[in-house]
Amino acid sequence: MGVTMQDVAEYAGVSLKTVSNVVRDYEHVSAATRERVQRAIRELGYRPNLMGRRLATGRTSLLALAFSNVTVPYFAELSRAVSVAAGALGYRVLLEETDGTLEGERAVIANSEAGMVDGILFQPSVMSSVEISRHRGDLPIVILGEEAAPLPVDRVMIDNVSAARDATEHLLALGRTRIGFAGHEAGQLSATSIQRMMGYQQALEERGIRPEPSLLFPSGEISPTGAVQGVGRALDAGIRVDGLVCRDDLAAIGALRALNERGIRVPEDVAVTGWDNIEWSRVTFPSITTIAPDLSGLAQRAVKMLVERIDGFAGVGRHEIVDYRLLVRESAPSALA
Amino acid sequence: MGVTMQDVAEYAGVSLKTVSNVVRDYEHVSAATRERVQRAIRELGYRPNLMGRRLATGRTSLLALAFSNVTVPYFAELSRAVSVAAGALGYRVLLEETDGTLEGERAVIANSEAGMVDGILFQPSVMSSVEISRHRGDLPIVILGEEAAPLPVDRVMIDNVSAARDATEHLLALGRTRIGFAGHEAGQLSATSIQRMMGYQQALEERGIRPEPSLLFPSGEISPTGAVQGVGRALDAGIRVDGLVCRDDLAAIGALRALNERGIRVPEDVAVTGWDNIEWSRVTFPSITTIAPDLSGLAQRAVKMLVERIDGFAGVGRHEIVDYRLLVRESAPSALA
DNA sequence: ATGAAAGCGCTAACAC
DNA sequence: GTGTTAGCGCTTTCAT
Repeated sequence: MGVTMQDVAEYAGVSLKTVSNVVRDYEHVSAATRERVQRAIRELGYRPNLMGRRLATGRTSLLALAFSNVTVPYFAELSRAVSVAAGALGYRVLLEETDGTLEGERAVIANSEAGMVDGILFQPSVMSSVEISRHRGDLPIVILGEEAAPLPVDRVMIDNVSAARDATEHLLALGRTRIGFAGHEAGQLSATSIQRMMGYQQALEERGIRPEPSLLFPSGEISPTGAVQGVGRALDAGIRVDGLVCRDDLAAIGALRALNERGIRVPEDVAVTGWDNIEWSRVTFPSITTIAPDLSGLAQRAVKMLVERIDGFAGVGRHEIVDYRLLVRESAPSALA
Repeated sequence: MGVTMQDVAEYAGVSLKTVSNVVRDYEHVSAATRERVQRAIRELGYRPNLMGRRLATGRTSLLALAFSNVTVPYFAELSRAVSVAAGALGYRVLLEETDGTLEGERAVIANSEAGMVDGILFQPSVMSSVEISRHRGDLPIVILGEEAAPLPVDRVMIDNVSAARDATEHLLALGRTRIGFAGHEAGQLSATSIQRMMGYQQALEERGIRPEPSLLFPSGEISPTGAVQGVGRALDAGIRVDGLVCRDDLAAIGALRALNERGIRVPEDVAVTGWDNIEWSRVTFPSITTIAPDLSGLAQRAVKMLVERIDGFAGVGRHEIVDYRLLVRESAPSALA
């Protein structure tokens, strides 16, 4: 089929090994030989065959990035950040969608066929730490986010409690006192929701405000639509707030719609904060004040740790915290116009 | 390192070939042997090594899907549809982002390393048909979308002219007469923009309305923000419309914001249509009336054609058209409330 | 139905 | 600095 390294070697009148050396940029090759080989490569249109190399080295230069679903804007943006970070270290990224189901996550972790990727960046949704920590030991793994946190495994996240406190304090500083929390799961809470809710609660209590359970507006489904309904239902029941901390930007967008539908003004009547700083949060009307995690920092740390594992590092699990900022926009400005 | 097929063979007391037969579900294996081999596989924890198989077969079971950027919602949704369609045929999908640049697209087409993927689904942004048709003949390719259309290459798209006409006619049926077009490129128009604009123009002319160039609102950049500015500028210049056909949902979202900012009501004052039916278009306020391409149909056809090429089909380029629907929502309802 | 042997295209000791 | 020689783990004729 294609031109092989052997063909190039014969054409250039050198050995296989020399061609291999040239292709892999090995330094100890005389300039003349290198030039000759390169001409042969050009003239024959030779392209190295990935599979041969991979079989020989046992490396694929591929990293898996596993999360529920690329159509979730945060994950799409994460995926870009990771691709860039991985590219800088010579790796490419293979997306694995789990659909947020246990089976999906198990399939990813089980990794039934060996050698597809060199390692995996995994943002779990439902799988327990215990189960994750029992994954096949031969596949290096780094956990993204705050869900399951097996101690022996590397992990990168932002400080969710602290960020939620910042968002809540921002609303308090605006003079809001009846502040709700929206967008968490109606049933079993995710670790993400729990931590953000804890930060929300802490900020309120520090100001002497007792958090009211009636101001928690869960979403039937974690999506903008879920929040439209969750927040809408509460509003229709006559519950009133003057501030709303949303679990994520998608929930904030849903909340915005629910409020708009009922003629409630944002931020005048209700100030709203989101979380993730997805592109979309900049273009809503009003634009959304949000927690902006340092995505590229997160991606870089995660990829770096994973590559270290791939390269043989076998130390104890490292848990890294990356930065975030509160991005003040129209839905909860610094001071009301 | 890992357990090899040879290990399984020895453990089960059969030959390598027999194990291979069992692993690949070859039919002519006695039930007893098969059972024995499967037990060996289970007890040894054997997992087939992809690389060995790939080197031997020359197949990777990987398809590349190339487009500008996953954070564009349409592409994220396309990517899901393609993953599903490919999975049904035993393939996995590797995303290739081109950033919408010529270099990015060239890198994808050049495919400098052989054997990474078996074929490629490519949605070009800037590359010309001529250049695409000169791509390496040994990599099967299917083009997505309406940009470049080299005759010898398979392609799947929707009928953009007809869909744009439908959207425009919908606004006309609402009694709108000063209908603008928004969100196309300020400089060089993409084929996408051209076709959609042609459909818009045709619909107007069929109703005896002469399209006015002043009602074309280009975006500096193809993004919601670009449309916020493009539409905003026109409105500030005093230009008024009662309907707006947007090149895509992102532009419609930007237009919505530009109109909202100026207190112009949608749909009462201006009815708006989008394009793509991205998830987001359902949750804006008002939600967006949009052209909904049959994404899964598109993905299925595209993957099917690509796999046929991979399996050796060498006929002339096939150009397939898939369905779309006009989804009527709040931004341009059927009849005004 | 099963086994033996020859590669697939490349890398990596180890010589020279 | 360059060549020789083994594999990497699997599939695939071809025998049996």
